[in-house]
Amino acid sequence: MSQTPEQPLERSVPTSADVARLAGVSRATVSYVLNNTAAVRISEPTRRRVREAAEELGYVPHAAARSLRAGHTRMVLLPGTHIPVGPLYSRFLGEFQSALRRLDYTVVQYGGIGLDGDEAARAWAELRPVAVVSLGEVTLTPHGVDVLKRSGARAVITLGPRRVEGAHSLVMDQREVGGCAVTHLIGRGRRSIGVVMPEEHGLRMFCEPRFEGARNAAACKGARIEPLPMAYEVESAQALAARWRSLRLDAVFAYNDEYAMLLMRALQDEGIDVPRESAVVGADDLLLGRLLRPRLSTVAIDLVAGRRLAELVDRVVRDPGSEPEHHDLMTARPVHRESS
Amino acid sequence: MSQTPEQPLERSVPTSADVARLAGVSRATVSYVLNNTAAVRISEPTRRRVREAAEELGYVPHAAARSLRAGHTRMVLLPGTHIPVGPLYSRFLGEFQSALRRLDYTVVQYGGIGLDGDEAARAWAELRPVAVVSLGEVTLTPHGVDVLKRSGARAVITLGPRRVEGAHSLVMDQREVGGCAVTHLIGRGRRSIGVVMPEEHGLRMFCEPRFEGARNAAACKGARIEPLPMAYEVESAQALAARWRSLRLDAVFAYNDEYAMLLMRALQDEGIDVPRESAVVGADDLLLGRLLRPRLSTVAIDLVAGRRLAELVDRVVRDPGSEPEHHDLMTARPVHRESS
DNA sequence: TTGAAAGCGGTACCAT
DNA sequence: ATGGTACCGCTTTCAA
Repeated sequence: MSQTPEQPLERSVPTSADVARLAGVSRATVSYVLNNTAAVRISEPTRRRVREAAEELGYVPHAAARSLRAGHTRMVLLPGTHIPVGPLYSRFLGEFQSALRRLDYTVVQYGGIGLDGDEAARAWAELRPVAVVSLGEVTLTPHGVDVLKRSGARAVITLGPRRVEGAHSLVMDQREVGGCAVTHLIGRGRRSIGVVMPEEHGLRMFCEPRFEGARNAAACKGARIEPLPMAYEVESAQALAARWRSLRLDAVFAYNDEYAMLLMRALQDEGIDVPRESAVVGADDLLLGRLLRPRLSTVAIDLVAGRRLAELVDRVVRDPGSEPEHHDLMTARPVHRESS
Repeated sequence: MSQTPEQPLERSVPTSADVARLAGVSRATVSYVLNNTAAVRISEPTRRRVREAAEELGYVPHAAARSLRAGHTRMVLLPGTHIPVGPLYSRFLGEFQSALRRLDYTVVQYGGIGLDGDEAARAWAELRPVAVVSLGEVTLTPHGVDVLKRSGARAVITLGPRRVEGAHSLVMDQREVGGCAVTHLIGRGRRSIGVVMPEEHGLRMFCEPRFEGARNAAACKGARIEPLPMAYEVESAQALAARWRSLRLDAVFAYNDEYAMLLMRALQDEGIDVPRESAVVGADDLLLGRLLRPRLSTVAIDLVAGRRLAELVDRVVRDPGSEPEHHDLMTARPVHRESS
């Protein structure tokens, strides 16, 4: 029932010149009116004519042309984060983006999957963002940072396991998580501690530092650490549980709560008493962990508020000369329940 | 220990003109060399000089200038999806994006939070994307679709609960999920069925259609349906469980597996036998549901492959004249375990 | 093989 | 109060 007459397929997109023509004014006037330029007075009748013309043509300004002319953008680039990293991190990211928008930035996620660090940096630089906040999916090198800065980025901020030369680094040290879990277990009298290493590819960035932290903490206190490869599948957990007693472990840090729940169920099915025979600790403090019996001990992770990170971005954009800062983004804290 | 001399803060970004100057050639030549333009022969020594000059200056082309000149982009806009919608949907999204990149599109996520449908469409149109794939966070109106098309978008595709006039709509009908769950419960002999309605704000888009589907299915078969508001918190589930017997329900569809796990635990703690006294069904077929006792019945959701959606985008971009299509994106299928 | 120049769509300075 | 116009960075036709 659509009445729309078939329109010529390549109807060209209206420009400010079209609006000017239709309103019978110059392009300059169109620009003044549509941007409410304060420095210039335009009569009310003219304003109306311009606005009506724009409306009628369905005029939408061309962002690329505008920023080309302006010589800068308000774009904050978030190299795409598509790691499924749990509700905590999602909430943080959401907060961060809203806060940036309130500060009048345009947030754009642009993935760099399949590119190495420096290629990705180049691709990002082509967009001339005013700031780049790299969340660690692609590792930025000092050279990459330099490329971005030379292309006009006033703030380059990395969130990741370690500092990056030249950038403001928000250190999110996953080692703390592993350290925290193992310290807790040792405090509960455990001495032979397994550490689950997820076999899923995308998790390496998280699980390796967690393991390293666990190893370091154990080394301090003379405990034994055993890496335990395991996939997020029932069968994999069962296979691990089946050889559990031969491993002679009295505790396990299971990478996170989901792996912990999976492994704990498999251990129980194998007749292994948790926590008596083996303690289990997860991480992330998921709600679901509290529903298990025994209730799952975990490592709670507190992230800085997204708003604070947005403010840092804004401050650095306004004053790029300020010394790079290196904050801790994250703190870890053991939560003792019943499984340890 | 950084040797970098303090550089002038506003060192201007190198342009192709700078490269040309340094290499002693014209800007045209620079363009030819750096783009490997086939239609023109440039001598090898010249090529080398140009490349070296570009390298030395850290030249990165300006994407906005390029697309302004070209008159079009290869940008596919994904209005930002930051609803934490579970691993299924994340995987689908990841697949989709990689597939688009393989087809040589630039995928950009650009949020429209806090804008209404038409404002958002305008904001997106400013970027002149060649395609927009709206994943339903912001509801596109027919007018919004028109704005996008008039600004040059060759494909406008919506994924959501219903078709949108003028766009290619991939219908992802959450009603199926509710219908599937309730039909399953009725088939198991249940007649008074509660439907959990999450109180979390961002979930309304999903839970309302699921409820509607449940209601319709129940109406067909003469079963009773009761909406049950509940937050994703232990206390909320406990409160609901405490008044459970007064509700006189013999089954509950708990929105998804997470809410189901939460509620099932609360019911059990209240001494209510699952499934004898009340059956419980979730949705999403999470791995964790299989670990509970009784094992959680659920509704498995199959999404179309991301690659297929990417191919649709590409096809529509190449031939925008083709009739809008309206596919089903999703199918739901009951998985009977022990809780129902 | 290379260069000169036009033009993409806006913005803002300088005239009028 | 408005118009003319130069310019942002890049590509591409045409001429040399």
